[in-house]
Amino acid sequence: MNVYDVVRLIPKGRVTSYGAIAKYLGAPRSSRMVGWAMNASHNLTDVPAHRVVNRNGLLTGKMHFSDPNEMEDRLKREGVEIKDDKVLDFNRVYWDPSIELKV
DNA sequence: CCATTGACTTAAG
DNA sequence: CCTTAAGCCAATG
Repeated sequence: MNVYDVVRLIPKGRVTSYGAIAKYLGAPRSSRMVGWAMNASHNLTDVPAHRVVNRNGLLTGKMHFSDPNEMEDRLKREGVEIKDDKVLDFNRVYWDPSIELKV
């Protein structure tokens, strides 16, 4: 199991945080590495990096997309409301793998 | 090998 | 959820 696998498992219209993924992978303190790993995920096509935001629901990585607007646009298309580069009603759309994917 | 940097998190105010 | 400070881990210079 790696970062990309978890990201791929994120349901449509839901988002999660780097820390949550890191935690699920057994490295709760390696949230930055998750983000770093995502940076390398540009080569992969089926990795919905736009569904991964920081713990505040802020679209921190939007600028790393080919087009920054694409991230929030995709999320909006999935039913996630975005305002000021942040996910509205975050606690509702938040999808924690360590809970939802719980063994 | 040491220093800097970063798609981050947590704690305290 | 806003701000500031400190911690973390890996890649890069």
